Amino acid sequence: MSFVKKLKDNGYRISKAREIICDILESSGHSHYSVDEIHTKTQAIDKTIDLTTVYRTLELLEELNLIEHAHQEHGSGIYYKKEKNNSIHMTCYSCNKIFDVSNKTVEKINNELKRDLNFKEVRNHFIYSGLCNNC
Amino acid sequence: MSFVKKLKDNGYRISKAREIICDILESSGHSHYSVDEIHTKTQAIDKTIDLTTVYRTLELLEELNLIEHAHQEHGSGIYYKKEKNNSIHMTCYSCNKIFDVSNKTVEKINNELKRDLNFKEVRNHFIYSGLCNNC
DNA sequence: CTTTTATTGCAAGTGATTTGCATTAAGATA
DNA sequence: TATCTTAATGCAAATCACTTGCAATAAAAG
Repeated sequence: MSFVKKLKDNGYRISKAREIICDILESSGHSHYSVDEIHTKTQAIDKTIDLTTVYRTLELLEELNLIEHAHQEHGSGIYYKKEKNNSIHMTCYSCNKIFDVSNKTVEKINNELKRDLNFKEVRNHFIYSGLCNNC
Repeated sequence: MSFVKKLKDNGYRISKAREIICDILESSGHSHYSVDEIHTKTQAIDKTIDLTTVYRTLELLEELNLIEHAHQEHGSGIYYKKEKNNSIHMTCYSCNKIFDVSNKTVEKINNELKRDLNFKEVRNHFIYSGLCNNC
């Protein structure tokens, strides 16, 4: 279901800002954007859209399970489309690229953590850091 | 080697503040303290020690590989003595307790991550969140 | 076309940490 | 032990990534 449709179905109004932000995220492929990056992209289309509105819209889309966010150790959070599985990301501290950990590995890791400490559920809203193969 | 000895060996001066903070951390067992908690403990001994000094001392002890820190999704960072392995922590979002993931599991997870994305090194300065067995 | 009220932009606030700088005090040297 | 050198500290202000309050604006229901 399209982001805008989901907003409508949940009784939210469709403003210009929401349309633009939904569009940016829906057409993002597998990219991860910081709030500032998304804000810059909205500014290219409509200069009046405020950073606050971007934050609020991202929060809303996350509540509706359309997107997710994760925190980096240094700097700001990133947002991206939600996939079926929880996702884990890893960034290279040398080249700063962000990589997606495969679903299979994510599942293994979550199971290991659950088993080790007897947890019922595991969440990870953080981005690992490390050194990638090319650096 | 004691924290104070390591500081001396590296040419750092031993102030009252450093002595106190070292002492708190060395006698911390497996506890994880926030900067504010450490600051409160120093205040009980010497009211003049500033929060800034606590931050600076923790940074120094981390550079010397005596302690480590990790970030929580909400709120402040925590500090704890460095063990042989990297450590992974998990906090329960219901009871807020912090748990240590076993060395074996940490190693498994790091290996999975390295293998999956061909990374040479993996760092994790974050605290997973989840729901523990008693909640 | 009104009316209602959700949504927005702007300004100010917050929490955790960091920085600048003059003052103080380790510890080396006389 | 007194003096000197410069590292370490306390305090105030700055910073960074958000978050909140509120009056103005604009969706969309009637």
